[in-house]
Amino acid sequence: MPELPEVETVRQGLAKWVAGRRIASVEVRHPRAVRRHLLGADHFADALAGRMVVDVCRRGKYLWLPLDSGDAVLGHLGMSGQLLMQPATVADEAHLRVRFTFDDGGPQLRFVDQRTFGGLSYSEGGAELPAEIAHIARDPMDPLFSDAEFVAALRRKRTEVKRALLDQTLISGVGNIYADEALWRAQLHWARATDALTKPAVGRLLGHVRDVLSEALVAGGTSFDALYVNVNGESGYFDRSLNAYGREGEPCPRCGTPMRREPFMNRSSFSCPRCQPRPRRGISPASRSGVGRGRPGCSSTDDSLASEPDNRDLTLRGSPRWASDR
DNA sequence: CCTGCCGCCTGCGCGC
DNA sequence: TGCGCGCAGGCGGCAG
Repeated sequence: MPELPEVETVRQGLAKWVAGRRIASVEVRHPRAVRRHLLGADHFADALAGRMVVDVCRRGKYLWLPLDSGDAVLGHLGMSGQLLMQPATVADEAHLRVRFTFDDGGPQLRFVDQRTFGGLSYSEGGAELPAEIAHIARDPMDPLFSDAEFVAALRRKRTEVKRALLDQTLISGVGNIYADEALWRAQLHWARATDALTKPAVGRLLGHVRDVLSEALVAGGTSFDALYVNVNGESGYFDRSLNAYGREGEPCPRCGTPMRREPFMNRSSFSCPRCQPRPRRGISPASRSGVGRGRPGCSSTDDSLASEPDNRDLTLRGSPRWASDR
């Protein structure tokens, strides 16, 4: 399940391998992989042939490849998507969906996706920020992310706190795993009402979200200079550092109480019954407040994690804000 | 306008 | 041994 750390790891690896290369041809092996592209697979392939990839950018869990035409290839990994660099001599993967070849004859870019929840599309004029994802909020690592705005927006919501963390229009990049981890660190139950949380409590939660994401990013980045850019979230290096997710019945690392698993949105939420007590009251019924306005923005992460030829220790390069922030 | 639920997919592991 | 079923889950669409 690629969330921000996994997608960012892929972005860094990809940028190093495809930026500045010209696409020779694109082969769509499975139409569902480009279902978001309404003009069809043929148009998708034709529009990309001859274009040069300028960079690789990310917004939340979306990636896009700005092209020299001012357009972009927009992609989402879904749950099982991978973007792999492979020499042409390597046999096709079982779930290869789209293949990009380059005019330099170097490694191919392959979109591989078992469950096909992910996909690619062609975004006209989307080099700066594809219109399709303009509604996605910035992520908490983004220098332009506003803590105060997030705190206010979350507290305006009439919902459960975990739903808010997963709401990509409020804060992007957080999925089920890191939401549970941040809530565990903040000692908040997932069903806590957003409008009943104090500003300091939301601020602390945000700090934990940031910590968890940055720690996982460091762990996921350990091998990103390999040719094979693995994106399968399940095989991440951060697994052993999880305190809550997937640990039903195991002792809470903080107090030793067996962790519980509860149904949540047709999936699961993991928490500690003692550290994260269930809220007494649920979501307040009705009462309306002001509107929230999303505003447009530019590309989020093309600078702070610039990839360099040899950067195993990405934690220290360019001293990203979150490395020293707490 | 806002919230919450559904459906999309496929592989894996479990129970019978 | 084989089969069916539950589960994993991000996100767009839509109902209420």
